[in-house]
Amino acid sequence: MDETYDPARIERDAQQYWEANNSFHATEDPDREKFYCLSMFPYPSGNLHMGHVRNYTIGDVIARYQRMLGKNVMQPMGWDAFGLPAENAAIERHAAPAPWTYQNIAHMRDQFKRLGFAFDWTREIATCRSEYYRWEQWLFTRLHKKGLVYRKTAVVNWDPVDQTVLANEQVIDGKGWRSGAVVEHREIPQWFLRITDYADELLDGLKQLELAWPDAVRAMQRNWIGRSEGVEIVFRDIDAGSDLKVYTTRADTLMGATYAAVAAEHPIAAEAAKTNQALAEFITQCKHGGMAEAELATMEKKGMPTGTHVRHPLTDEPLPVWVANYVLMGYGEGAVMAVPAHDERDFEFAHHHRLPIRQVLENTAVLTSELRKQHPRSAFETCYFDETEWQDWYASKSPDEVQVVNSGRYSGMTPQQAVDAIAGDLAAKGLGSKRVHYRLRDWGVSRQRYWGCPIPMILCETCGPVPVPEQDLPVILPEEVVLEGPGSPLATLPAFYQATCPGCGADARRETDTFDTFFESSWYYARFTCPDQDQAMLDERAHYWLPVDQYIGGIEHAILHLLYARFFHRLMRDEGLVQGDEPFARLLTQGMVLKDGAKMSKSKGNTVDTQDMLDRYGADTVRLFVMSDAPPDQTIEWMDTGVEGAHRFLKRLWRQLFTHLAKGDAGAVDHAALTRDQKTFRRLLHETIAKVTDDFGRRMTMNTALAAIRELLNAAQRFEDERRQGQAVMRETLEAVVLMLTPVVPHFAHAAWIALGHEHPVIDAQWPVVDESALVREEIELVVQVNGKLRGRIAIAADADREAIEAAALSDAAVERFLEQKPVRKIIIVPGKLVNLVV
RNA sequence: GCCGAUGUGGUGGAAUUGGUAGACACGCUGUCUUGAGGGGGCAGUGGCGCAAGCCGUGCCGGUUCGACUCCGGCCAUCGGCACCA
Repeated sequence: MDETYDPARIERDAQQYWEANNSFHATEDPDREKFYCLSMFPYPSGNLHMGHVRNYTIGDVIARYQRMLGKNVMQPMGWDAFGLPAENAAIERHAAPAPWTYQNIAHMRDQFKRLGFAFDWTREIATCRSEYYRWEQWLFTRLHKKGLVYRKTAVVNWDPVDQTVLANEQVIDGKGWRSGAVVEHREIPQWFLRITDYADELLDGLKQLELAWPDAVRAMQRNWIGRSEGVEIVFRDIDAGSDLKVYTTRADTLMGATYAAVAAEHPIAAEAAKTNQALAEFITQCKHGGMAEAELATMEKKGMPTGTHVRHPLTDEPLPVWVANYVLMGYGEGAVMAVPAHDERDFEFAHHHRLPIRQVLENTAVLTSELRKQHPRSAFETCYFDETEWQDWYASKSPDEVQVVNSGRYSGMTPQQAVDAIAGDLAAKGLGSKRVHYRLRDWGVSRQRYWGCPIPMILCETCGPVPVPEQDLPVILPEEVVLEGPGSPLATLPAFYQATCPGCGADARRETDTFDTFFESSWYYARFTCPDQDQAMLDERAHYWLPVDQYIGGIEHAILHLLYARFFHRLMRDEGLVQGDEPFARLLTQGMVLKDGAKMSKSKGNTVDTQDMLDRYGADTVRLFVMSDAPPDQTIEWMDTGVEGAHRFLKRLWRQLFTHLAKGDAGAVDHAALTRDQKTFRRLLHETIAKVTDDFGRRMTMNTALAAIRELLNAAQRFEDERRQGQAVMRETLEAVVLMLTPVVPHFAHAAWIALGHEHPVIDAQWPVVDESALVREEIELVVQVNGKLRGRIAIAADADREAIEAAALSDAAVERFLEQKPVRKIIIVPGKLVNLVV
């Protein structure tokens, strides 16, 4: 063993050994417990940044730990290779995206290897290869047959910079998630997947992920799916237009409806606008107004009457229909019944346009004291409500006993009773029924981009859209193209778009749109189980490996990727390709890596160059630092001094090992011959093994595991015992420390294990086992409290009975001073921990 | 507005089931080693106090022998959703 720690050489040697021995190649073995550990695969942008390093280190630590427990561990890696940056880079260089992507993959693969991750590279996948994407094309055509795919012209989110359609999930604050450009609304024919058919199942499935997935992620998905139970109500037309359908979750307030409002895009609005110039202008204005969603929410409530009326379904009273900018076409029926007394938005609108306000619930009127300040009393004088009602309204204080009022036969009911009664009455009249609504929309998967998987459809003038037949798959994306500007070159490439209709044989046009790249990342985890299968999407190996036992990735994928993958898993399940409902049994969302309090980014100039760190300190130091600082799911601050500290620790440990080994061979521990001090130290060792095991396995708090190891080593440095048994215990300790550090600093451990004289590599070693007998104490220390405050400590036999403990506590000199002869009222003993004397 | 987190020394954080608050590190101070730089060793490091001791986990209250931990009510920060009827 060298005297000084030389990470460059140590790491090269270890990596060469792993490579030469295929150490991480996993094969199915039904006799062993499997463990599929997966970190979210990266987009091959060109370089690994510190966020990547942290993500993959966490995954690698878990994978290596599980392997040491004896499990059959599979940890694959691949590339989410389609996507816009490749196109943008290609436009800049007047070259094709494919070679740029393959170069980046090669470079990043080298960086991964340099970091020593235990990936099974024989399973490597790049989603831009037809061997991969052909199977999603195949699945798409199967889904088309089942009616789970459809094409429709829809108002879409159009990103004017990236020249493509975005899914709702990809629009953030009215801007494109990647380009940041303000999104426009356009009408374009597009392909959709019926994710809404699975809305209930995706929602219910979240329950079984409790404890296994972070609360935050489950809550975000729940909100995104946005299930609501309500009633669909028909308001009959009076003025020879058409009936108005609305959706409401508050049917109990139906008797308080004083007008109806429709979205600007609603057919009734369009019809009325034909004969109303002012209304037509208002509608145009609404459609082109500031489209940022955040602005919409705070925008002034504007509206105009359509001049038409509908009939209240229970009272037949005529209600005016307004066009209002606060009604969304995309939710429910694009129309609402307005109950100004019990809905803030309706109230604001009614107040502004002097529409009637009618209270029908006691104690829950929206007019809180806060709103009352904003709307002085005079504002209501034109409204339908009298002095008494108004006073009752304001006087009501307790919101827990709500009942329906001013509502005929429904008065006196609770809101829930009223919902049921009103829904029943409406159903009897054929004017309404209970209905469940979702916020979730069907997934639009068409992208007008080149660097993606071609959508395997042919558009025929007579037959309509026809799927490409199975024997003609895959539809291969031509890789040798030159991109001159935004927009897809496929649409101007006859060799690609010219096709024959599989139905009638006529000339037809191939679909030139490509899939949203979330399509590829929705099922890659399954393909990793059998990446070489060229006859089917998946085979029986998927049944062995799935589900993924531990998935690790960024919280930014809480909704998009993780929801799509859960959806795809069910689609594949229903095709008989996989078993089980959920793809990822356990999820860990790792926190960001910050520098100077902000997320690292090139624009802020606060990035840390991964390559530079690896060259200066080595992979083990970087890995150790990112695992030491905080629990994996918390954000960490990159500190140069912290990295120095991690490096110093490894150097010190190396020296400790060297010094110990220089003393020569240490024999085995002879338990009977241990002195009291040796036993005490050895107990600390086994307590540490127990804690580290729990931290790595159950708690996943590697930071506290590493702290415990450091504590043990600090104690080991103080434990200077040159006797034979002292050296034996020291040897046992250092071996256990090396084993426990193996998942985090595998190269260091590899070299240290050889130096400790082992023939077999540490990668195949077993995780250290706690020697229960070492944990036994003859004497323990108890804390003595007086009235809950720490006053002293007593040493006492571990098996001492209650009386002995009480006597010892009462007679302790430090404690006695605080008793001051006052009578002890009560003595509480927490076994093994403390004694509390209450005076 | 709704949902989900989080709040502890100068800093990152620890305290797992209600039982010794501040583990482990970073930084800082003193000191030793070295020709110097660097590196390393040792000691100290929540606040106030000479000390005994007192105070101390965002704020206010409660439960308890005992509260960072549980309950009620606030405040602040971060993240997500947001005119969802």
